[in-house]
Amino acid sequence: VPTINDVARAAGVSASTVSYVLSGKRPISTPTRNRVEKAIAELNYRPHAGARALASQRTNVIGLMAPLRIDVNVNIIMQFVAGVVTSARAFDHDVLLLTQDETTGLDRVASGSMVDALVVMDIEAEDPRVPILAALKQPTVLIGLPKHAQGLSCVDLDFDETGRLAVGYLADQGHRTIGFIGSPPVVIERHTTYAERLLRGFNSESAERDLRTVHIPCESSQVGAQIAVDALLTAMPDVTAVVVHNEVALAHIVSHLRSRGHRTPENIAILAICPADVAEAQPIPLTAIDFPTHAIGQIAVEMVMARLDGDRPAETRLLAPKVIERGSTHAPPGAGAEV
Amino acid sequence: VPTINDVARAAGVSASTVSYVLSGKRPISTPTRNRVEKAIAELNYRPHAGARALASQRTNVIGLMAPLRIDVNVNIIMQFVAGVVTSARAFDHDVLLLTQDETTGLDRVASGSMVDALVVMDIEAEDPRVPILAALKQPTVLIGLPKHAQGLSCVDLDFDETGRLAVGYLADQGHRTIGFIGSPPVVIERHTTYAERLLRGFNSESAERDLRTVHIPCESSQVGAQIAVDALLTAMPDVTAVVVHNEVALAHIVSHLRSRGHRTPENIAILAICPADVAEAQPIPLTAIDFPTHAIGQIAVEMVMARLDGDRPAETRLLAPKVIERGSTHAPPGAGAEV
DNA sequence: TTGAAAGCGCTAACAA
DNA sequence: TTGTTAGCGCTTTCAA
Repeated sequence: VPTINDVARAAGVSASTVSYVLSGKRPISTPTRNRVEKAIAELNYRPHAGARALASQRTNVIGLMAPLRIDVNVNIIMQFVAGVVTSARAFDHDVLLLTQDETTGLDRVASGSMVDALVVMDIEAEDPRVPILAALKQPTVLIGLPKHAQGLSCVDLDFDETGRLAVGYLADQGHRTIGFIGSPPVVIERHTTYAERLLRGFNSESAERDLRTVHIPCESSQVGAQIAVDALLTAMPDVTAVVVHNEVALAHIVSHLRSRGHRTPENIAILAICPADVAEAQPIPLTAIDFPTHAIGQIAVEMVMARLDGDRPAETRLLAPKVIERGSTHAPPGAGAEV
Repeated sequence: VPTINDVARAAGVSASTVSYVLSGKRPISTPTRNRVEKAIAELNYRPHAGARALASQRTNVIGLMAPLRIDVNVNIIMQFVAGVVTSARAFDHDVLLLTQDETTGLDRVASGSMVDALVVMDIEAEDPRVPILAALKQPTVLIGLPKHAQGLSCVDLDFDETGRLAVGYLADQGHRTIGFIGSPPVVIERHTTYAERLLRGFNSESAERDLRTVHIPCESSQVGAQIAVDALLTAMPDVTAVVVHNEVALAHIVSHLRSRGHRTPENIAILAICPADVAEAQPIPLTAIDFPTHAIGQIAVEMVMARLDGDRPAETRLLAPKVIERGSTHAPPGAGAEV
């Protein structure tokens, strides 16, 4: 394996010149640069990551802690991860993958200087990782919102506003009785705050507009979907619109509603909260508030990179929700749309 | 951040002694070891990964190249990844995540000495990454089977045998007309070899037993499942058993079969090929040939580790398929089971 | 059973 | 515009 000295010798320059050609940290004359680049190409030289990290205090690696359990939302997680990885590459960084259950991993990779920065997914209200992260020298960004950010950056969809928007959108169409089929009970119990924020927004807007609503948690399975739909129709037989925030159950909810005699969009409006590709892949394309998972992953990396070389202050970014119409919400039967 | 010298000073020993306490590569007297360990704990010392890599030629990181596209089987991928990550940790290694589409990433991380070894998923018959990997100094294991392994290790379920086992199992129950609903056309076109191997095994066993069979590719969606079921029932109205190898479509296939009047297991036997948790999560638990994704991920890591410190020869390991009964296959109506 | 010292391959301050 | 050189923090040979 060739070293920087081999390259320097081949190009007839010093090692530092090669280093500076690579880093661009000082001007190099064109002929010199050409000779160096030629030598690099010919020797197929690649700097030794460890040596570079040792000398520069930079690893060009970021750590990503992702939940690899199967229990929730594999699709969503993958999209976050994909967003993080591609974005990291755009900043010339690689990604070291840590699993959620290995809390000590944070300290290991950070204290061992394996990573320049950390992105942590699936944050709970009182997440025990937050204080650990706050104590590290590496900048961190949380995907999700803990109760106390303790000086860490956060990024997420604005779920509070999403709940309000969902209700407002349907109410503006004339719906007065709205169901909300949400996350599995276990997610709510874990206090992953998005579920709480979403419900809060949903409830406050419903209250302001004086609507009748009902919230049904839903297991992420076909059976769970059926149970939830049945529960919804029992609790609110005259429901005309339903907001669904459960990507796995979504398809089953739609088809079970239909088998119970509620067709979308004629008899019942469905407004999903999910990534665009999920909404589009349904048998009936669904109007949805976009959950921009890939974008959130990207932004997380951008935030952490900005702090890395700018040392800018931490910040929390909540992305504004947006409805994308796909025709699954009409005015309720017998009511004129108000919009 | 404390260095090894800080620890050495605090413990009243030399740096090399600290190093040897950490690595266990030479005997240390108990009192010395205690003093060193105390100093490490008090200073909260963690060796600098880059420095260690530079000096030892070992990074304690393995590279994992995984497909992060959404098009196929997110669930399966996650299980592989989880298996790899947990197993890597058991060998005191971390995992650097590379995406499938970044072929140059292999060379980057390998030549840059960022990883000790590589695990590559989703291998195609003529995979362009295979020659690249074969040229690296790091050991590699492929999850999947290319046409020419070129000296690389491979691990996978024995899909050939799986196809044979599926047919044999159903035939032994008395089924003579068997449908096979498989992967999406795109997977087959990509020549991801498992689909081909599975079909080959399925066909050869069917031919030997003189059965009537039909193979229907199936898109991974609800609509795809319906189309496939309809196609199957049209092509073979008297079908009594169906083998399904498509985790995403599985639930929809079962429920569409039922809505077409074929209940499982009374009227139609279903034998899935999928991970155990998928088979169990169906509305009706499905008898299935287990796809041991987590285990394959683990074994991949074990193989690569064995080569790393043993320099043992490359090998191909094909895991024997096994049926796990869950009651979704009965003898066909009007036939006595032959087993 | 332990220590001294020579690198590992690179970066960046300092000098020219 | 380029070169010289002193580390970065660790491992491991050699010596005691």
